[in-house]
Amino acid sequence: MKRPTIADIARRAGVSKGAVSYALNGQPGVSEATRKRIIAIAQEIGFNANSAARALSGARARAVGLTLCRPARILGIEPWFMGLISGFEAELGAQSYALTLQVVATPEQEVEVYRRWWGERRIDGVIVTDIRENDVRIPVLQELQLPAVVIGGPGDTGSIAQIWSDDAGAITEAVRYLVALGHDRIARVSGVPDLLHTQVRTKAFDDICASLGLHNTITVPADYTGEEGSRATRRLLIGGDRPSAIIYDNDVMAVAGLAVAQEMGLSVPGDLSIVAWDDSPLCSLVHPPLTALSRDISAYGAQAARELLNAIDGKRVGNVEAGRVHLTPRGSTAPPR
Amino acid sequence: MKRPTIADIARRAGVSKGAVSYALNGQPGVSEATRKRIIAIAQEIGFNANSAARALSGARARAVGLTLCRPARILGIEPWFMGLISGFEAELGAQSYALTLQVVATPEQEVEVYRRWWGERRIDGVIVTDIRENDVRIPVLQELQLPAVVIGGPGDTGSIAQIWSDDAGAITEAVRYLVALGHDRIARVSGVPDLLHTQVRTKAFDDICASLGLHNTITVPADYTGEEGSRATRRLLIGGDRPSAIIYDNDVMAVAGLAVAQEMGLSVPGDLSIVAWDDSPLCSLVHPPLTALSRDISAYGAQAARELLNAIDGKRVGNVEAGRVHLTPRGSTAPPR
DNA sequence: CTACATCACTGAACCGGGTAAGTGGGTGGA
DNA sequence: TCCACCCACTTACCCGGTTCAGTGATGTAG
Repeated sequence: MKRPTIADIARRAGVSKGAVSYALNGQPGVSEATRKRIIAIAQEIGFNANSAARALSGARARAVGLTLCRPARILGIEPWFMGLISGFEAELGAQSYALTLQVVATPEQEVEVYRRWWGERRIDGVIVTDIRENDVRIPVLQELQLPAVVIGGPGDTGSIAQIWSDDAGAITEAVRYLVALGHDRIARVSGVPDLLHTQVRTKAFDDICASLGLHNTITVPADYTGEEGSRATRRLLIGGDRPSAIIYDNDVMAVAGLAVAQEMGLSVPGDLSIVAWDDSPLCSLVHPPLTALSRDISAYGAQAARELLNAIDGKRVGNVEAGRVHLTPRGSTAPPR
Repeated sequence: MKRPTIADIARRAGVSKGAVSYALNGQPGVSEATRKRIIAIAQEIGFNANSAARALSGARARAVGLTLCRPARILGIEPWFMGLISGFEAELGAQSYALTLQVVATPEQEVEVYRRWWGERRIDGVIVTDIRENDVRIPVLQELQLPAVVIGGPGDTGSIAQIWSDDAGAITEAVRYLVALGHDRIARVSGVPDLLHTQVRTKAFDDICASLGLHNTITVPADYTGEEGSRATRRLLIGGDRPSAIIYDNDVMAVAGLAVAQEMGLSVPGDLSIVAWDDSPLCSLVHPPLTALSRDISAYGAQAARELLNAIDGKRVGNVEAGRVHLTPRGSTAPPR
C-alpha cells in the first residue's frame, strides 16, 4: 500500500539502509550474496527510489526541461516539435531521465521558466530551440551555469553546445535543383525572420541566387502558419513577374501555398513548382506530393539529448553538426512550362 | 553562485528557517513585518524552493505525467496532442505544476512508466489518453491509488474521473447533415478500432444510419496515418457502389483522402463530399477546405488538467462532459451530383 | 497581582535516500 | 604471535524544506 523505501528493504533483509543503498547502486561495500538478496527483495516489493530524496542528497534530478515558444496552433500542426520530442525521449528514456515540458508565449517567459526550474532543482539541463540573434536566454543560461544545448545555428552561443544541420547547404541544393530544371524566377517564403536559422537560410539563398546570376529572387517573411503561407503565396502569385518556383520554410506553409495555387487555377508543377522544408508525412499526403528537404528529425533530437546528457555530466560539448539534409523530389517540382 | 536555500534567507533575516518557511508559505506564525522582510530578501537573492526537498517532506511533487502511446509520425502531424498539451499547460502553469512527458510504444510500457513515476514520487497524478476497452492501465491506476483523469469515453473506468466529449452526438450531426444534402451512400474511415472513442463513434454511426434507413454504409478501420487513410479511401472509391461522402476519424486521413480523390480525377465536393473529425488548421489549409467536426481541444485539455488537480487534492471527481463538438461546413461538402 | 491566553518565534525531528567515517572479524605476512 | 590490512558491513550525518512542540514576552481577564 504505502510506497516502499530502502528502510523497508533493510528491515526485510536484516541489514542497514546504508548497505541497501550500496547494493542497489552497484557500489562496493556489500558481498555479492547480500547484493543479490537485496535486489531480489527490492524487485519483489516493487521498490522505486524516491526521486526527491535522491535529488536532495546532492544527486541529479534526472530530468531535463524543454520550453516551447510558439502559438499552440503551430505547435500542433508542425511535425517538427513532436519529432524532436520523440527523439529526445528515445535517448532520455534509455537513461531514465524524464522530460519536463512547458509551453510559453515569449522568450522572456522562457527565461523565467529556466530560472525557476533550475532554482527548484527540478531539472539538470535544458534543450533550447528557436534560437534568435542575440537571444536573451544565452546570457541567463551562462549566468546560471545551467547545462544546455542549443538546437539550431550555427551562431554565437558562447560556451553553450550547439547542434545544427547544414541549412545553408540544403537550400543551396534546392536552388541548384530548381535551376537545373530550368527555373530562373525562384521565390522563397521564410519563417520568422528573428530566428537564427531563418537568417542562415536567407543569407544562403541570396548567396546562391547571386552566384548563379538569378535576379528575380525574393524572400517573403512569414510565421510558419498556414494563413501567412497562403497570404505570402497569394502576394507572390498575383505580382506581374510571378515566380515559377517557391521554396517554403516549413511544410505547413508549403501545403497552404499549394492550396492557393490550386485555388487560383494554376497547375502544380506545371505553372508552379513547390519545395517544402522539413519533409513530413504531410508532404506526401497532398496531391501532388511535395518535393521536400528531408532530415531525420528524431535522430536530430536524439543527438541533442545525448549531447545534453554529456554536458550535464560535465563533459565539454562543442558544436555538432547533425545528420545531413537531403532533397526528396516528388510530384510538385518539374521544368517550368 | 550557489543556489540559495531558506537557511541563507534565515541567516540574512536573523531568524530561524522555520520562520522563513512560515513566511514564504503564508502560514501564520510570523508577524507581517517579518514576513515582508523575509519575502523581500527571498526576492532579492532570487530564491526558489528546492522542489526535491519540498516533495520529500510529505508535500507534493507538483508535477503531473502524460504518456503518449502512438508512433512518432502520427504524434507529429496530428494537432490533437499538441492542442491538448497546450490546454494542460495553461492550467498547470497557473498552479506552477510541471508536465512530465513520456513517449512509449505500448500500453504495457505506459503501465510501467506510471509505476515508476509514482514509485519515484515524481508526479502527483497522470492524464490518461487513448483509452481502450478493458484498458490495462485502469486496474493499475486503482491499485496504485494514483490520481488520474481519463480523456475519452464514456466507458468503464471504475472510480477514475473521465472527461469526454459527445462523440455520438457529433457523428449523428454529421450524418444528418450529409443526408440533408442528399447523400445516401455514406462511408466512414475510422481510427484504431481498439480505442474506446472509435467504438463509440462506430456504434453511433451505425445507429443513425440504420435509423435514417441508409443501407450502403460502411466503416473501414484505419490507424490515423495518412497512408492508411489513402489506402482506405482508394478501397472505397474503386468499389462498384462508391460512396458519395466519406467521414474520416481524423484530419490527417481526411487530407489524405482528398488527395486520393484528386489523384483519381474525382472532384471534391462534386463527386465526393468529405468530412474531417477534429478540425485543425490543416483542414482549412487544403483546397477545397474541409468541412469538419470542431471542438476546442485546448479547452478540453485545460478542463482535464483542472479535474486532475481536483483529484490530486482529494476531491471526488466524476464524469464530466467537455465542450460541445460542432460541425463547421466548408468547401468539401455539397449535394451529390 | 496572578493566571492564563496569545503571539512571534526557536529548536529539533522528519521525509528517504547518499556517503564518509568507523567497527569488528578474518586473513596474510613478517 | 602480532600487526596491518581488507572486507562487509553499521553508524551517523547530510541534503533543504515542513511541521510540531516548546518558549519567552506581552496582553488580558478575574
